[in-house]
Amino acid sequence: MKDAARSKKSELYEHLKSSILTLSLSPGADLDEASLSNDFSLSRTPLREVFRQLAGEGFLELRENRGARVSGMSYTTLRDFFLAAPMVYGAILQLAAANARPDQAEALKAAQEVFRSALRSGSGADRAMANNRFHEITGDMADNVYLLPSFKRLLIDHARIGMTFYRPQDQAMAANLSEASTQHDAIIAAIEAGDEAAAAQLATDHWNLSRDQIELFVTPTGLDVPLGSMARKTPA
Amino acid sequence: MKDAARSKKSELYEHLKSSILTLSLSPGADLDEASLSNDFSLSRTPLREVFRQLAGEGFLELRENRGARVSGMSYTTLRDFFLAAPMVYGAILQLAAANARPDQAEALKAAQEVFRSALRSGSGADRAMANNRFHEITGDMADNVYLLPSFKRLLIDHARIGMTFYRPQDQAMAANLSEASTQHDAIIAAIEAGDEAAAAQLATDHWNLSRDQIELFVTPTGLDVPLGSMARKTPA
DNA sequence: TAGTTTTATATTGTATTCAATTTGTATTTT
DNA sequence: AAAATACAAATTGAATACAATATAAAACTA
Repeated sequence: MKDAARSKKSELYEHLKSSILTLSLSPGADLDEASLSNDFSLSRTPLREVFRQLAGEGFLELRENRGARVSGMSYTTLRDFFLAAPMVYGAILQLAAANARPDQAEALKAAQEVFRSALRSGSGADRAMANNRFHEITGDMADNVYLLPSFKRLLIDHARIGMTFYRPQDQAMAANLSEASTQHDAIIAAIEAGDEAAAAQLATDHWNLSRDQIELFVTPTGLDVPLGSMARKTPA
Repeated sequence: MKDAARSKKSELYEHLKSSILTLSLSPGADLDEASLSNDFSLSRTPLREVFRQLAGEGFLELRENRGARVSGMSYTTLRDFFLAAPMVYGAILQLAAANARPDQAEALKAAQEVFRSALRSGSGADRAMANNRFHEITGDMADNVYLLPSFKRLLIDHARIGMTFYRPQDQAMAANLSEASTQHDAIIAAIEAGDEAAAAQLATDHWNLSRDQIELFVTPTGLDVPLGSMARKTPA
């Protein structure tokens, strides 16, 4: 009866976490204690503890007497994100290059394999989760309690932004993702070589690529229909 | 009955927070649910929720089936701290200078007044809490959800480090604190002027001052007793 | 009919009870 | 006497029951 109960709680935790990261639960969505309690056959007491934890990590927002909701994303979010991400991520990768242990490097390579296969045959959610896992490991490598909280908070919205600004059909975006995968490989190399400067530079490149992806989404190539062409279907 | 209950919870929260920041609860100390539940006449359920929240913010560490304890501080802590602090705090102050609203600037001035009077007539704990409050406000000003988690985590150990490495009797340390207060004034000025560069520079200066304080503590001026002097108490 | 007040329902917060895990102590065994 | 086991006490985790708050719906007033 011990593993069952423990796993019920961590199952709920993992379920909520991945649902939020993959936008299966949208930003701002309300969570219902009663129904979740039912679905996971878990009483409300431990359920609320999971809520508190997720709130502490930035997944949820708790409002007094008014239930939990998924952390929101507004426009200012994007700006704040790209303001903070290069700095924090640069620091994390630099520290990762300085401190990574061999077993962690192996874990990172394994995560990159999963990411690569998600690129080939996985869903958007698979890709987002695999990418998230990759970066989580770099956070473990950096091993700095003061930087990790912000880094983890960034990773949440990194996943959500990636899910939001992506059209699988788009050729340019596919190329963009492939480039991201290449950067992952370079990150692994820099970490294994202990090359801090290279790692920090790759961090900047990686976030710039994310920014480019958003641009591809926001400013699509215009439709190829000349002005006024609808009126004179058969040209004179 | 509503405010009473709500305040009981936030009372507990504030009590634990300040106890931890002022080292009234030492790093690594175990917390007893039962006795706290008694002291605050609050049942264990809401008490444990407070624990979870404090754990999420970095004050406590929760261990499965083994109770909560105050977040530990090891020697690697100091290194990690001074590695992360200048960067994060620099960013926070820069953003504070860019975004601060007038009412927030007023709040900051008020906090600085409290700090100043704590320097004159307050206990070490008073001083630490007032300094903490000052910096918390700069975090509010910066208003970036991605940086705040790390910043708040830094503030916890900023307070604890300050409490640890300080001898009130020491002249040099008193001068050091007075300098810190002067820097606070400069920070206020930079924020009100919207001078981002100056704010960022002040952040670096401020943390360097903290580092100097630790040096004063760790490397005290040697005792003024010549070798062998104890033997010949009355000089020839 | 629009707006306000009242009442009912649903949801959240807390207390209590019960179950499971850990830890310390005593007993047994070698 | 040292180690191992078994037992007992204490502590933590989860479920149920109860209380308070918020939301909605209905009734009422102007």
